[in-house]
Amino acid sequence: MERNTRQRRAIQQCILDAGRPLGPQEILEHAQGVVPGIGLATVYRNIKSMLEAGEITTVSLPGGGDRYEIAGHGHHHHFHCRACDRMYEVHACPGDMRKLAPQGFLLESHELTLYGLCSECRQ
Amino acid sequence: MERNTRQRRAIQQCILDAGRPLGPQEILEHAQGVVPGIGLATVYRNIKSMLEAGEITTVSLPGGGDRYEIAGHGHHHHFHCRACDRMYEVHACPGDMRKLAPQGFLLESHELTLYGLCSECRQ
DNA sequence: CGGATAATGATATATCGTTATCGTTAAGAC
DNA sequence: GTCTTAACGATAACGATATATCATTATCCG
Repeated sequence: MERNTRQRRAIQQCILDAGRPLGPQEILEHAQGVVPGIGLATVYRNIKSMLEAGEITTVSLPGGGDRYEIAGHGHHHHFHCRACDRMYEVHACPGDMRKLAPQGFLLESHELTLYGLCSECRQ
Repeated sequence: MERNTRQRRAIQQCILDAGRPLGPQEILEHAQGVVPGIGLATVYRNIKSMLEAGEITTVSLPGGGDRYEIAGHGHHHHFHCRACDRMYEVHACPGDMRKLAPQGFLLESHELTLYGLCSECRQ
């Protein structure tokens, strides 16, 4: 039977509140504000079970570890701030990519990552 | 002084001939066809010095290790085949992304990755 | 050619994100 | 409250990639 622990609730709440993809370390730090003694293994364990349950999805950034966000936010892309390393959701898309794929290739999906400075780090 | 070794020439030629980003393991395998005894450490050493010399650039794929391609191919994107794991260059771009970035964010660059099957794997 | 030494190949070591182990804690059924 | 056991926290172990070490090889300058 699955138990509803303080740790699990804290982790779920973190990801919900963030509104952007979080990495395991980010989740740990935020969750420690709610459940001080929480450990990294617990974060990974809960990420794994939440992935299996379909509650969250994986977002992988070129050249780095995976991050996680609430599932069901529809098609969207991401903005990565080079200063604070945070990732933001971008709910816009250039549209149809079929004409970009090389001749004879089958295009199934695409991922767009914007890079720059977020409004906070810009100052 | 920098020496022009058979190994270094083989590695440079590999990346030139490929016309697409190659990973260290791919480079090793191709180079072994030219210089049979070549080792992985030599591949990494030469990648490093070619990066420092600006001859090649790094292409990182979401969720995986880095790949390398000849520098100076201008602005382009990539297509990743999920079957053979190869990466191809895409010399097309949806264009201006400034309107996609969130309000107040500074957009500096962008990366687009297309996913699907290449013409070979499609069959 | 001959010699100085940069570069190599084999392998050990480092790094980093993730998973497994295990004794302890606490959730939830009764 | 009591008991069962899922979940926890700390930490060791892991796998994959990248770098360091060192004896040996081969480049290339004179």
